[in-house]
Amino acid sequence: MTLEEELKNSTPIPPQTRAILNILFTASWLDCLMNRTLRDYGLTNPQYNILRILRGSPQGLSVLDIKSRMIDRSSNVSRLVEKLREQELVERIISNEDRRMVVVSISKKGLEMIDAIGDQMNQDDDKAIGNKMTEQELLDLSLLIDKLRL
Amino acid sequence: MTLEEELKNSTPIPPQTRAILNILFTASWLDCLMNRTLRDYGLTNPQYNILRILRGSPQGLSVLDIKSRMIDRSSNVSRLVEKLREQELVERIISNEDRRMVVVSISKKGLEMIDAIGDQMNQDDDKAIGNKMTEQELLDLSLLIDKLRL
DNA sequence: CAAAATTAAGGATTAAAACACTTATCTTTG
DNA sequence: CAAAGATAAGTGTTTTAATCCTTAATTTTG
Repeated sequence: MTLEEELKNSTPIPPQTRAILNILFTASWLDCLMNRTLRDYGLTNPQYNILRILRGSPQGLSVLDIKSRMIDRSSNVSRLVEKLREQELVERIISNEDRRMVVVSISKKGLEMIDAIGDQMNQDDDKAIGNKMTEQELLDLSLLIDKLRL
Repeated sequence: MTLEEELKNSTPIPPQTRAILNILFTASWLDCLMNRTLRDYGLTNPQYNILRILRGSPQGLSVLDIKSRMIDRSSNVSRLVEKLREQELVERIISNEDRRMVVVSISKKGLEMIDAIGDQMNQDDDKAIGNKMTEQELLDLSLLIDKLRL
């Protein structure tokens, strides 16, 4: 944890800047933790993100829909989807109604993988933060972040 | 804001997973906002991060020191520093005590630039979150995130 | 209905990150 | 003190991301 050191060295930081830095630091830290798990499954974080999104919409989503829901609005969803398709984790079907559109949906294999990853992540999360915070604190945290962003 | 949509579609999410997703989403959103400002100054986010770190230690820091304080522990600090040096925003001095070591320090030009950017960022922050949260809420938020990470 | 505008997806090119490896210097120890 | 090991920085190579552009299909409108 080096945020503290930096904060010590810097000029005084207004509360909102401090909150922002803290979020950025923590996100990077979490990202790193997740990557460690994802590596075992041969997935990158954005690829996992897409699988998670697709699990939430088993009927499938267009590329634009996926993009709009991604954590990082990566502009190469097409390429990421192609990578997932190569591993047979998703399926691509050209829409009948609008032939420009591609409907991407998660495969059985993809579902199994993401469930396995999800279990592991939950365990990791528990190990990393489980006993540090109460459920109520976690909810409070989410509410405060919502307030920041919305 | 699309986190909400995704949350609607997904299976029920435990509070800690929800907090984590929220942090990741929000960090990405902030990153995007910052990039918009940084682009005007010809800096990337990691480059700005380094300048901010160096401002906090005007006596200079070694490359490893910089790396250890960065938000994203980028492995190519050398290259980022070189980019900053090309723009004359930092100076590189080989240490006398240990000639393996390079002491990087922010230049006058770099200081001026980062102060200008900082002002702009503060304004941006105010616009983006200023009236949404009280100072106390921002502090609470920081404390809760600290609790998560430490 | 045809031309213009819009939209969806994918591709090309450039920039940056990840990862392992190299070089130079310093420290340890036999 | 010389060889072996450790450490700081930097380099090379392969992936990955960002930005802009192209193609194909659809919708709008004159």
